[in-house]
Amino acid sequence: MKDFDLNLLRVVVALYDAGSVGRAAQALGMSQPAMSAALARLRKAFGEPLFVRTARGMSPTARAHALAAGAREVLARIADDVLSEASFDPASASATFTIAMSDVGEMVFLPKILESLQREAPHAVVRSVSLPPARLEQALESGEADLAVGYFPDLKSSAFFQQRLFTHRFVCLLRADHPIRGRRLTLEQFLSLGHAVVRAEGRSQEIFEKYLERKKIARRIVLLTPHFMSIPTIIGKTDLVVTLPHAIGLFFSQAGANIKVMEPPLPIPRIELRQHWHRNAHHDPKNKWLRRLVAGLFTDASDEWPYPF
DNA sequence: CCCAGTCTAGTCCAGACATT
DNA sequence: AATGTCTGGACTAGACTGGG
Repeated sequence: MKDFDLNLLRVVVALYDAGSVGRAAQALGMSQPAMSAALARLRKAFGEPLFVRTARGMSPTARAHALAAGAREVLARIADDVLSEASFDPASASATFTIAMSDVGEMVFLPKILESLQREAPHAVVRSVSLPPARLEQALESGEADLAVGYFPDLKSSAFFQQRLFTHRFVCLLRADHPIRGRRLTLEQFLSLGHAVVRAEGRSQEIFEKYLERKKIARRIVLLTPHFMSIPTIIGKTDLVVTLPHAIGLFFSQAGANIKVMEPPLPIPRIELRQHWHRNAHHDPKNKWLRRLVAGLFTDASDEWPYPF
């Protein structure tokens, strides 16, 4: 292998197909003597004639039959896998797109991504995964996950690229027939109410908690839960208030629960939602295509969640 | 780093050789 | 005799190598 000129594989295939040194030379764009010399090198390398002269041209020996078949396979593989410009055709690809999202992220992103993907890449499968930060880095690096979409403050190493999509705000939820009325809670009302606090996976809730800490605002916490699911029932049946990302608030209020959405009394920082990918995937056509799709779906301008206030 | 020498593979050309 | 293959010679270009 060390001394074998792999270009001679092309010579074998050309000779095999052409059945003539002259025509094989023509096919490869070289002179007939050069092809003859290449054949001589092949003969020396393999220690046998490979092609013998017959009435119908240069006839391959048994060894040459096997060699040509193997060489053809290798050359095709090189042409397809190594030299071809990588491309991604969404219309025909039966790819799996693995996207890391929190459960809130799923509510915000997944419906639009799925709708768009079904149109653009009808054979694609979407896999939503939820991973702890260390595992997520690893998954993005290995290609196990294509993209992380949402709030991922831990993905800040230089190995990752990120693109801001849009910002998301917090809202307060109370039961629909709560005595407190209006579109915005006052700070007094906010502080007088009992609070439900969701410490779910995903970290966007931290933004709100840290803001309160920084402002030294102490709430009266009545309930701590790791789940969003029970929130509509709890809020609908008690006088408690909960503060959570707008998308969930809107979903609960529209899902027929006894819930109303109010504006918080404080300028809570917004959640910066981004897409993150590993630099390994930066030039990957499939990944590029997905990123372009996501970036096109979620911009400040296209963030059309109707705010109720 | 530059330069000269070497090696390899290509060119063209001419001619020998094998097969039909 | 015609056709195609093979080989050798002269030459060139490019890559590589070793020495100053």
